[in-house]
Amino acid sequence: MSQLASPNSIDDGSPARRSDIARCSICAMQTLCVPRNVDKATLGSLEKLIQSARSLRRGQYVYSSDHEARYLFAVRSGAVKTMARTRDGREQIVGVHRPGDALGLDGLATGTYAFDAVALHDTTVCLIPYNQFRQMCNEMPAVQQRLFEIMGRQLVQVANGRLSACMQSVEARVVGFFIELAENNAMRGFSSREFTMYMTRAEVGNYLGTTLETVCRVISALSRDGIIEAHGKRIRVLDPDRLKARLVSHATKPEQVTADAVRDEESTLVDEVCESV
Amino acid sequence: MSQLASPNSIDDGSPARRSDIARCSICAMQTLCVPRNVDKATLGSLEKLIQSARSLRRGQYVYSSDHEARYLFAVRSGAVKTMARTRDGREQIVGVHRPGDALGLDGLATGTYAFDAVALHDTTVCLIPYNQFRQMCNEMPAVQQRLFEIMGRQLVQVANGRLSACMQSVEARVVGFFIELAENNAMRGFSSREFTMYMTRAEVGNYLGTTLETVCRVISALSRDGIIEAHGKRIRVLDPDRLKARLVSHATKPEQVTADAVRDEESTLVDEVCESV
DNA sequence: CGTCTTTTTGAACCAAGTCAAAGGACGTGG
DNA sequence: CCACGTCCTTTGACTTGGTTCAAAAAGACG
Repeated sequence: MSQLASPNSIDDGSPARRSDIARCSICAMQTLCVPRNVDKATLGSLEKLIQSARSLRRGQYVYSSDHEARYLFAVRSGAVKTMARTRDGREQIVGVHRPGDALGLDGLATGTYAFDAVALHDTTVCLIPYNQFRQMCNEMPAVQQRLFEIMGRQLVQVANGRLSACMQSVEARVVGFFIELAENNAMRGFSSREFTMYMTRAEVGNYLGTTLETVCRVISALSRDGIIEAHGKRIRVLDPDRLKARLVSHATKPEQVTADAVRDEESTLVDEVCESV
Repeated sequence: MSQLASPNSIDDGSPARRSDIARCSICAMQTLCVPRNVDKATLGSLEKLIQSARSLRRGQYVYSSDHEARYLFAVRSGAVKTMARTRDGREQIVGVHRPGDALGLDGLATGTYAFDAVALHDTTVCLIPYNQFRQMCNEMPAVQQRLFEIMGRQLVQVANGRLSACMQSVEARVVGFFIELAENNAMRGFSSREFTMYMTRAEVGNYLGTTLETVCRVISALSRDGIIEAHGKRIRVLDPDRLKARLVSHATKPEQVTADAVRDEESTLVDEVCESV
């Protein structure tokens, strides 16, 4: 974290200190970001609301837990991690936010952020004042629907994160992480064969519920087998198929908690109701 | 799962098959559930919308993934687990929903449920048709705000779940699970010293990312030490303090991913913006 | 009362954690 | 431009918590 030269100012060198309005309509992340799928008029209103990008360096906080949640953020470039902190001081990375992702939804419920959000490297974010945005949600169903979408997706994402965190072998988890990153990149129009994970081995380890040494060893093993090539935080995927194959490697016996018999009967409650209504 | 006597009908014996309206105003879970904190008029509209409790037996599906998300549910009694399923057939419990909890938010983003929801034992749920509820959110800011609250809380909850799933020692995870259950119970006005976890050891293991044998051993150890008393799924907490102490037991060295220096400077982006605006 | 499921306990094994130490990368300041 | 300090990464050797396999005991339910 030595990059953190100027500890007390954001010093971004850009004219971003003024509350200049955002230019969503020319932003590269338009199709992924908050204003996705809204008509021109609505986009105009949003642009007036959204304050354009602020810059942060690696390690700087976007917000911290227990602070008043005044803004919803949209990551414009770079990457931001969100982490939960336990009373005993341990911290756990619960999410990684890439360009086009919303950030700060953990503050929507209570008006207070629940997590810490920290830039993983040089990053720009747009700011959306919560109270005005809330009002806009009331007035414009499209915006409300969009927010529902974003929240819902993040909910599913975090839950799936738990799934992979509970995956037994660490190798599978690391591989899953790489695949996720690759797909993420593809979705944003970048290469899925080569990418930078803007995280240290320690951060990856924390995110995946393991140690930095183990992450190292897995990366080494994958490199040795010619599946990937790693230079520091830069990863090149040489053989995507064999990479995917490592996800299921250790013959992970399909664990079953719910009996087959139960699953076979295709009578969910919903089906029942639909018949009877 | 032998309780599942009647595989093809919901057979609840109650007059719930008609779309009778709910009676939120007399429901015990009123202060926790979806209609929390709304004025009388709004409550009336909600009651007209919400279809009252349907009954399910252990193992029955409330909904399954990839099905059209027509309803948001509210758990009225009992308990429901939500689980994600991987392509290779493994399943992972990602959430447990108790009375007053919303269920089915994973369908809000895409219009299709992302998880499976299965009753953990005899359970009743209320049904809220999504499209009408969406509309109500548009018309009534209070309802919209309430939905934001619910989603936000669930988001934070799942993220915290990830945190505990990544906690190193299994003992700490099991203990955390018990404490969570106890607090949950207290919040609902039930005893925090004695409760039933409506899950098998296998389910608890799955939820916590471990095996049923290990869960057994932890429970045995806690019993041996006189901290809890376990009879099947019934748990009595004998010594809450010593139970809590086991959370931090193994001198979990406070792991640090973010440098102190960075955290010390209390200049989050938000602070900066507030000054400059 | 017999069958099926769940729980409990034991013993052996192994994946991953811990400790340690060396090698790289990178920015800073001489 | 080089030397130094700091942080990050890599690898090795050792230890261990937790999984796996197995089998018996205890409930649940018709």
